[in-house]
Amino acid sequence: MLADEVGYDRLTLAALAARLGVALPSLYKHVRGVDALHQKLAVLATAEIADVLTAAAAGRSGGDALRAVAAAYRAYARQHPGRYPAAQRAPDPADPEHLAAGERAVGAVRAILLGYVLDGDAATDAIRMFRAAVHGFVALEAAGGFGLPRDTDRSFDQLIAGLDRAYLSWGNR
Amino acid sequence: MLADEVGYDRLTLAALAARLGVALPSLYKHVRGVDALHQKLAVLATAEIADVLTAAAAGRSGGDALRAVAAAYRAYARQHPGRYPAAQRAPDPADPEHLAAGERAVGAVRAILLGYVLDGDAATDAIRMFRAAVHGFVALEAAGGFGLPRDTDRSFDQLIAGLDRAYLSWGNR
DNA sequence: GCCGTAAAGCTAATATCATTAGCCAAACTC
DNA sequence: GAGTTTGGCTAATGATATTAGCTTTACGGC
Repeated sequence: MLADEVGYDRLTLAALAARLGVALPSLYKHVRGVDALHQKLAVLATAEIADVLTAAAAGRSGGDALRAVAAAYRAYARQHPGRYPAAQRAPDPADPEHLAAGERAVGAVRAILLGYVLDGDAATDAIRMFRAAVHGFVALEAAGGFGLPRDTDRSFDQLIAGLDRAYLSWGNR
Repeated sequence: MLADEVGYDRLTLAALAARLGVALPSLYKHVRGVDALHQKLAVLATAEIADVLTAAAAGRSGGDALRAVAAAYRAYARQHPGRYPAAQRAPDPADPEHLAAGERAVGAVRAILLGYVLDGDAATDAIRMFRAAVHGFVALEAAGGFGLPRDTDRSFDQLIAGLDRAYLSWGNR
């Protein structure tokens, strides 16, 4: 996909028109403008992430599920460097498809937490912790923010191990 | 500052020229272009973050220092919504000032970890964990990614508490 | 006090991108 | 077969970035 090839910030209507072999204004027969394009990409990426997370969780539970879902999330972000940033746009309240995709993605994470006996506010905090940790890691990694030679795969494993410990000790409070 | 008023992505040379009351091309006598402006802003923001983290850590240690530094980081991001994203740009290897600022900011986090008896690869992983968790949280929060009514301050406290637990159990391995 | 230069501004010109308006042909519907 | 929808086009406008080249002003050295 063009977005992944040129990067989210360089995904331009002009580039898209060139790729499709049509004149730039022709695109307006399909999207309302550049913002609508970003919005559509956000919905697509969010839905894909929901799919990927759900598939990774299938047949697993507990720490096993946590590691698999986190790995799947990171893999998606790395394999789709243009789509992934689009998914960070907050769901448009006026777009049911977007809301549903977001809910599905969050639901995949929530399901993992059942294995840690977390619910209510604790579950909300745990979901936010997961999202913050994994998104933050992936974003910093993509931006080249990790300068030291230390293997980032190892660091990611430790990050998820830390989440696992936090969830475990949390459930037993 | 203009960047914080209009947002990082809408920080444009045209807007800056208007703010300064000069014609747009006049800016080229001071910066090489829009990319150089972003770069300068990155250096400024990174240095300011380093200052803020260092100040927050002064006179504290252990979990106390961890909470203070995390709170200071989040406060900076919230108070400077235009500058903060600029700081996510990877340090320019050709810019010693940028490298130094980045090293100072990371050093402030590294100093906290002394209280947890973490060093070597474990310290690197711990720093990455801190950055991922805190950056991820403020990024999602700024993007409006936390839709549920649950108070985000509480969630942030829990996130930092989770980091604290992870570091503690880590030091004792 | 005068001269040369560097600093900092300007206008003009060019290129890219987004957007709107209005026209046209093919395809699809009834 | 007539009418409408679909999807493409050119032309025009406006915002932004960038470069080129001109001008003024302040300042240092003499």
